[in-house]
Amino acid sequence: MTDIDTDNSPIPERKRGSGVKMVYDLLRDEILDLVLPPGSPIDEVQLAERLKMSRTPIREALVRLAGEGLIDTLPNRSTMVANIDFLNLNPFFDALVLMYRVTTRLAAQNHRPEDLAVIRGFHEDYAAAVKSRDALTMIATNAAFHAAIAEAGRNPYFTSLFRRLLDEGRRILRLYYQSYEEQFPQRFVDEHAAIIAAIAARDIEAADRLGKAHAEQIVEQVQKLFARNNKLDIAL
Amino acid sequence: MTDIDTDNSPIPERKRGSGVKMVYDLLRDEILDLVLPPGSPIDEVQLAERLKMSRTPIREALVRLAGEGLIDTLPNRSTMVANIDFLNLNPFFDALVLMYRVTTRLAAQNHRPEDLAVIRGFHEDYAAAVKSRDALTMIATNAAFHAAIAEAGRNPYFTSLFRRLLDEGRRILRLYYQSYEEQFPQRFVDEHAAIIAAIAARDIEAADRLGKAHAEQIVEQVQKLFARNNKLDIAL
DNA sequence: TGTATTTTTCTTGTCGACAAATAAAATACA
DNA sequence: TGTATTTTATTTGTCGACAAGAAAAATACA
Repeated sequence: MTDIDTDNSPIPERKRGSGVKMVYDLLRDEILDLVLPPGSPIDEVQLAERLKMSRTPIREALVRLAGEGLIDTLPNRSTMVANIDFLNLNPFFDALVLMYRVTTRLAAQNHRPEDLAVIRGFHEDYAAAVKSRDALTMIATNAAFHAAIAEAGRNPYFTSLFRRLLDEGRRILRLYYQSYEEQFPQRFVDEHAAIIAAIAARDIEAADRLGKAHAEQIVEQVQKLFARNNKLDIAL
Repeated sequence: MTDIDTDNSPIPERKRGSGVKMVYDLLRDEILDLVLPPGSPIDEVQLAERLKMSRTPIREALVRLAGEGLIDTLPNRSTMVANIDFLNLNPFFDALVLMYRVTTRLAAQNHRPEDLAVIRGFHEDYAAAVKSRDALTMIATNAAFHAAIAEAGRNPYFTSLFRRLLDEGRRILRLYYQSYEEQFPQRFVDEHAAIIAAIAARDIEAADRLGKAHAEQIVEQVQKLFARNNKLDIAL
């Protein structure tokens, strides 16, 4: 309602065809970083004004986000950021652990030399984020690291499911990492290094084992954070 | 080009909001039944005329289909039915076998009584289709049967990936089942019955084993059909 | 005849407008 | 004051139109 941003539009013109992708990327980032928390209403008209474009490309971006489960659309009514079913994260954890295993295993089996460079790049980004205690970057680069491993596994079906799970993981982690956590990150840096080594050595069984262990570590940590937070919630 | 269907439109009016779903369902069916074979161009304007609606809801349906990998969209150019990578079906088979196992196992673990009724319903539909040697219905009900099992497993992440794989499977099977196959179907009816029994008994290990065996049977059959067909292709 | 350049045709991406569906507000009634 | 009904306002789903890009056709030139 307050008429801010009267004249600070650094995007006077846009290339044809870039509209949907721009909206999609923007909303996706804002959703995954919890700038738009679960349940937030999404107003097409407001977005159209903010981005200075018509509702058509915005709607198409919303359809895409809905297809990926990031937003929910009630027919003829509002559309809002998808909620997270905190009461039962088991299906999420089950799928996550399995995909960690499968993708790491396939990466050991099918990766090409150039894949390793990409993976190592994200590994270093993650390590840097841990060092500088930047939670948001940590979460994002961790997801990128594992997505890169999945790509190296060369199974698009697994990759796309895993990407979706990693996205959801970003939201969940973000929720519990407003402030940084002490021992969580460094251990993961080491585990990542071990996973890379197993993949590079094409040791499929080791990759599988490490992937599984890593996944279970993460799940355990999240559940721990969760239990603690639930107590806080009850305390309120 | 031939101007058929000049006046046989039994859909003079449509409910508001049903547009996209109608187009989505129609195109999805036509794609999965190979009425629109891989590579077919999809013309928005033509569709708009055929369905007597504007291009907007059609485009939104296309965005959704693209998200599920059923169509490919080249920016500023044509959009067409997604191709099938026949040269390397291994990623597909890998994902399919794993999802067969996982969903069957989870169904044994998590199903509720009402789920069994649904599953048995599709089982009977499939058996009936086999008896009447109706290939198209056979393929569709087989997919519905396994999708129902996945639903009973209650893991939406696995379910949605499996649905996508079953869809792709429908296209592949359809390609090689123009005419019916002799021994293929009946064996599968029996295997389906065994799977149902394992699920009903909540025998998780048996469900896993049967699901895996069933999946590998299917993969083997498809590969056999494939090898034979490749010879025919070469012979041409 | 074959290649390069311009013109035309076609398709897509985006826009502004309008009407249906719903929610919110206002009013009537008990 | 509390509930039911009408009125208003908001938001969504759909439409027809138009211009940007790309493909196809036509033309120029060697």
